[in-house]
Amino acid sequence: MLDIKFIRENAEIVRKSLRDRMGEAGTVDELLKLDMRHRQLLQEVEGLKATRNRVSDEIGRLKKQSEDAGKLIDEMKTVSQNIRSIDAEVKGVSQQISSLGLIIPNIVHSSVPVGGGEKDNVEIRKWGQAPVFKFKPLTHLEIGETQGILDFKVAAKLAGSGFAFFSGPGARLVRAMTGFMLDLHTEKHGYREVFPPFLVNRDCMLGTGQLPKLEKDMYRIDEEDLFLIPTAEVPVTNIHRGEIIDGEKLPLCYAAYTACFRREAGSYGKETRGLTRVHQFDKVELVKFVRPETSYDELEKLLSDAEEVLQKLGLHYRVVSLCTAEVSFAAAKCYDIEVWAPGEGKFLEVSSCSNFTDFQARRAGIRYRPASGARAEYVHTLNGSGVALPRVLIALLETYQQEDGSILIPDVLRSYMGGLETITSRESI
RNA sequence: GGCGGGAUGUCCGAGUGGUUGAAGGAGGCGGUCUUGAAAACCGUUUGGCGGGUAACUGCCACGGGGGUUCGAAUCCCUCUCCCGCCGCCA
Repeated sequence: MLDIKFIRENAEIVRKSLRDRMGEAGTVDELLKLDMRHRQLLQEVEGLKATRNRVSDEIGRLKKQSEDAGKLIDEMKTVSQNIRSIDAEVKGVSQQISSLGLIIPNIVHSSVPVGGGEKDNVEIRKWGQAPVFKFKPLTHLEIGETQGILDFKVAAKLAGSGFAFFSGPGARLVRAMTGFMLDLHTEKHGYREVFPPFLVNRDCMLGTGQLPKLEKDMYRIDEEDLFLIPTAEVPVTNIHRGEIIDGEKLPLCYAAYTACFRREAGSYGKETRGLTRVHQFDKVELVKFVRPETSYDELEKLLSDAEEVLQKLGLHYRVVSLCTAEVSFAAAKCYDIEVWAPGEGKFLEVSSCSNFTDFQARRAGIRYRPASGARAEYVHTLNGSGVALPRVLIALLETYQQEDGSILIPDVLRSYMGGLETITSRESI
């Protein structure tokens, strides 16, 4: 959510940002019209309320002195009637304002490349090299099947298409990866580990900006109006919803492992085969609450924290700065990390690191006091995957496959795998 | 799931229809005192939204929403959360 005052005073900046995002700028003017109407009505009704307050005091005084206040009470009945009807109008208008306000995306940062689609994203850097094979590398689907560590038939039997089922060393690999990533971020990068609920209420979803726009993309428990989290960003950012944080405590950095749930309605075809796009996946998420003036530096740090996961795993990847049309709704700037999957022969997105500036903070009411006694201000929030599991597993299996079909385990994971150095089909079920 | 109790400012806590935006305390900030600190004392300290160049000023907010009333922190309804007891259960 943007500050209505900011929109009022900088309408052109907001319009430009919307156009750069390849969106409609008309909502801004609609919003401004409503805002003006809203303020008119406020002035009118507040004048009436001032009268009512004054006269009600007078009535109280008269009654105390056992004098007759009947006439004043009658007058105030009418005034109250008017107040009620104007208040109803105010409520209507301000509801329109907030629902419009909720669908206007964050303003993109000036460093974000302007562009209309994926092709306009700008590659920032590449790390490592694509592995070279003396044989034709298999895809993770083939590897998973021959090694008996990944079984989509069982998954489909249990839950339907778009789910994964890991087995034996495959399942252990999932556990190893989450442990490895959490340890790296907590022990080396200084994040505090948290383990939140996987279901959250509607307020959380509004706070981080998933609602109202993406309601159909999420799994919802009707009975309680709870949502399965699409990312740990939602519960973790909402930890401090409605709070004023002591400025001394910033930055607050959290790392969380959670399962993530996405309906992915409408995506079919080869994108949905294998682990590339599944309804449930595991992810370690990094979330930061920072002082506004530091947020872009913190974004770079967050990005490099996430990159280090891939570096330690020895996986080839690149970092991309998303263009204006691709930066997500709540973000002002976003980097994607894409890992190379040799079997697929392409880069796969495994992390999005975003600066949301004060956009989520304003929605969720997350403020801090810059100094004691100072006025509370909105924090900046950031988050990034550190990283998402399934696609990293794709890259891992495809990168470390050997000619005999076995899979070498990267050094950093071996202690998490009980010392196992290779996965071979002997291990399969 | 059933019954009972509760939710007040940064925190604790008083307040059951009319100067209570809110006593009192703690904490924070400023000051007096002190070589310095502590203690003591004095003062100050909620947020949001409007209007005004400004000084200043209006409205709203006592968990959320709705209602009664000339007037609600205070009465009624409803929801959420917390605590206790019973039931159920990994």
